[in-house]
Amino acid sequence: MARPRTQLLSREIILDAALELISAHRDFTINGIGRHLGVNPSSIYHHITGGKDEIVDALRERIYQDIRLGSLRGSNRPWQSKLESWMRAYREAVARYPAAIPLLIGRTVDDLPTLAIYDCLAAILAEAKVPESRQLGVMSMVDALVFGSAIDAASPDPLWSMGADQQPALHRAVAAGSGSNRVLSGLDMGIQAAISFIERMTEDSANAGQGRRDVLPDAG
Amino acid sequence: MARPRTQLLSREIILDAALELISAHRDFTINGIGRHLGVNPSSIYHHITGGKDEIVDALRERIYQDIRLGSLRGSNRPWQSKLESWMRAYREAVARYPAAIPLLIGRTVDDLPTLAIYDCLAAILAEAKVPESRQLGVMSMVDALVFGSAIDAASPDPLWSMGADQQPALHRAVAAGSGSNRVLSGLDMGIQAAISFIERMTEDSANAGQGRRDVLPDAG
DNA sequence: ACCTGAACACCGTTCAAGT
DNA sequence: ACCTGAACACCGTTCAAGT
Repeated sequence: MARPRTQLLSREIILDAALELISAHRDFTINGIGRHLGVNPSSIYHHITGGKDEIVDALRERIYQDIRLGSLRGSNRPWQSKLESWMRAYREAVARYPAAIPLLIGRTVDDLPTLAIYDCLAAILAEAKVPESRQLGVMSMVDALVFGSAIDAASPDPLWSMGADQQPALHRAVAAGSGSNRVLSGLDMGIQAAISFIERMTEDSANAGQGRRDVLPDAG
Repeated sequence: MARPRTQLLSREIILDAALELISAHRDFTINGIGRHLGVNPSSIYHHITGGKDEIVDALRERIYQDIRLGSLRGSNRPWQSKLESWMRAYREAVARYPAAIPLLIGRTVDDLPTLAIYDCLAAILAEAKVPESRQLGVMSMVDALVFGSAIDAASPDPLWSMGADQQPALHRAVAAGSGSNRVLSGLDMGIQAAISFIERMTEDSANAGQGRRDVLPDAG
């Protein structure tokens, strides 16, 4: 029986299976997808011509598609509120499949859903009157906060495995903070820090601003 | 000739080879190490009993060992300067082998060099008079900034591949910011944002501070 | 003690079949 | 058009050798 009457596979079915395997085992394989779907691994190549790379790209597109920006685009909320929503939505989408994070990084972004997300961020920064020459840097900072926080969410708890009293300062911090969620409050603080930083930056450039160096001190 | 007169392998030689392969091909394999060293892959297991996992752990230890904290521990510089040095040193060490980042995340930290790094960060925050209950959150934020920035440094340039005028805001930001380095200025801004945030937090808790909610607004 | 070589179960991918 | 099955080069790992 080389060809069943009802179709066993489709691009959608394959991607669903890949996400299931990632959720369950923090990784996926072509052979694993085949096993999971009761199908010969080679069959998958009739639906995904680009092999595993194409699956990874499609997964990123899927994960990022969950980020709904419609409410941000036309809204007349202050930019601070928009930026917070952007960061939380992005963080939530990435953290939903934390095991996929290593698959997402280090690749050029060329799919429309992802580009739209960053275009939205750039628009928010423009609305906040961040100088165009600084927008890329601020985007990098915001992106780092969101992605780093998602990685933190994907990390084991406890993150540090300490012996008795070798690391006193760290030990105290862990003991005092173990009640609340380290990851969530880290994101909360990151959001507030980013907003305050942008406010301060735009205040500076609004006042006078050629000789002043409040915002960026010397390195080192 | 099953045993050469001069030793071909050692834990050190194996780890060096792994780092070389990571630098060259963004990844490493046991077999690849064997080929690189002109040795049978199975020989490696006489030096690394824990297999590939142990190699990954040892690599993280090595990468983090490059972070020199001696100058921070006893220094009497202000905490702002220490925090900046901490973040830059950490970022630099991680970004030196960007391809190893996926190998570093998602594992519990239990080696002394890495624990010492985070203990140092906790000590800096304590010196800055960050309340103990908040230190873990601030550490999470700082860690996210550093790691996210390192990931950004490992990402391709350009990070976004856009068609003509589909993403106007993003396109303008890229055009205006392409002169400077997006990653570096992102880290610079992140450092400044973190410092300002901590300053504001400690000012708040120094003043009065039970009913006020300046620092953490409501979510969403 | 240190390395080889064969062996095993796995992986991604291709390609000639079968219906 | 859709799936199977054999095949290939690779991977991590084990284990019985050899010196």
